Amino acid sequence: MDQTPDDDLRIAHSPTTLRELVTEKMRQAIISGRFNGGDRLIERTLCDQLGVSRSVVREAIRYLEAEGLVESVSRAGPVVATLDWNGARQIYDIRRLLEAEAAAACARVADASIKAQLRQALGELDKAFHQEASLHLYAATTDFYRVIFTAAGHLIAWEVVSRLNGRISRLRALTLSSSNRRISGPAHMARICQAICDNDPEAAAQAVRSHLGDAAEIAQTLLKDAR
Amino acid sequence: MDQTPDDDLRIAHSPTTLRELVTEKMRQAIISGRFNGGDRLIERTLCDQLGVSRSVVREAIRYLEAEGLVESVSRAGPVVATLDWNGARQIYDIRRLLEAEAAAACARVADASIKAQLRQALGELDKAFHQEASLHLYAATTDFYRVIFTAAGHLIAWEVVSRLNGRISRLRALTLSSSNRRISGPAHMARICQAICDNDPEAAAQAVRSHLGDAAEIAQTLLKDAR
DNA sequence: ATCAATATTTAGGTATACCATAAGATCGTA
DNA sequence: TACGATCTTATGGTATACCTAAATATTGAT
Repeated sequence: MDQTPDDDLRIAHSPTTLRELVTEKMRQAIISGRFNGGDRLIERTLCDQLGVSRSVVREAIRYLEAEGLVESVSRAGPVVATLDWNGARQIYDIRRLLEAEAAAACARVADASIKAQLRQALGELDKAFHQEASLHLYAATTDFYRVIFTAAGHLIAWEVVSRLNGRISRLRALTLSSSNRRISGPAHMARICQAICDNDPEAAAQAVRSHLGDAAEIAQTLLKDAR
Repeated sequence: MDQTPDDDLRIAHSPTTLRELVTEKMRQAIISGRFNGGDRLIERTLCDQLGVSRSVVREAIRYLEAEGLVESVSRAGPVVATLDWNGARQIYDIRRLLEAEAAAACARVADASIKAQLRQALGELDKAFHQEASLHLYAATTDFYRVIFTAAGHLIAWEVVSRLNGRISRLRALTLSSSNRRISGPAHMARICQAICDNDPEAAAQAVRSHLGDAAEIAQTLLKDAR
């Protein structure tokens, strides 16, 4: 109330800086697989492609480097980070711990409003799955989890999980679509949603664990094929 | 073997870049409390103090921003991140999960060599505690956990925990020294070490949980006092 | 004396210029 | 022909210059 009372009258006035735009663009390029692991990120080339100066590109690279999406080898410049199965397995292990805990916490506090949000997210997810819209599926899955983490109040854990997800994004895109080995992805999610709507923390945690166990297994298979 | 065979003959030739040096220097300044939470980081001032150009400082800030040590508010520039109890609690929760899991995994695989490393780290920790050397204690505690995570093969989890630790560093320094409420810090560590040396995963995990529960409780008290 | 309008300063955002180094190409000699 | 030395170029590291916006101080008028 002590702030400016008419936030919605503000001029559009681009609150996002050019640097943030470029960071996001490069992050998407890496996550979406447009840049492959091991690709060199040549500054001047990126500058030309993006139409910005080196300062902007370099600062974006520094940010992505700290995120683990880019690695800078001394005197050779930055390259897109690669991930072997050992690293991917560790990330799935961490996600299992954090997501199970978040789902349990969410189940403990879930009220009608949260349950509604969750069901809606699940609906989107289902829709994307049947349309075989891979990108939409990815976003919907992310949204589903975002609802869970946010409702649980696990904001920092969500931050951590999002970061890690960026590093296994290509795997994730693959596992999401091919996830019909044991149970399809949405079926897993439905179980999680159901457990939370029943306010059953242990069942929610268990559902998450089994989903991630499946995903990790598929990822392992895919990674071994790819190499 | 396919590399240059005489690494030790190499010219000093500073393999670390100026930017990395500045990043580390600023990180230390924040972690050690020389910069307080909420302090503005004025680029040109930092340039003068560090004797480098703005490019270097800005890239370092971007890196620390991604690490969560610095926050950039739109149109006001970067400030040192602050942490309230809600954030700190979340970080302790995440640490509890990851460290308990790592300790259990370590207990499963610990052989004589790992046990020896752990005991040595514990010795250092004890020494620092009795010398009341706060900085040394901090480093020794970090080393102790590094041994555990490394032995468990949880390298990425260690990365995550280290990041998060940076964000609660001031709290951590305080809890370490004042940790003699229920059991002193080294006593907790000794229990963890013992459980791992007994190859008892569940006891190790439990010891970690009780240590962190204690630490979080102390932190909460301190944070409430400080505000 | 107070309020408002303008000038000044400060700081961040962006672009560019310069330098050093490492890898690759070219040319000369054995 | 093959090896080596030198030159070129591509690339990253570093410094600086310029612009815009916001905050603050200053000055003038009521």
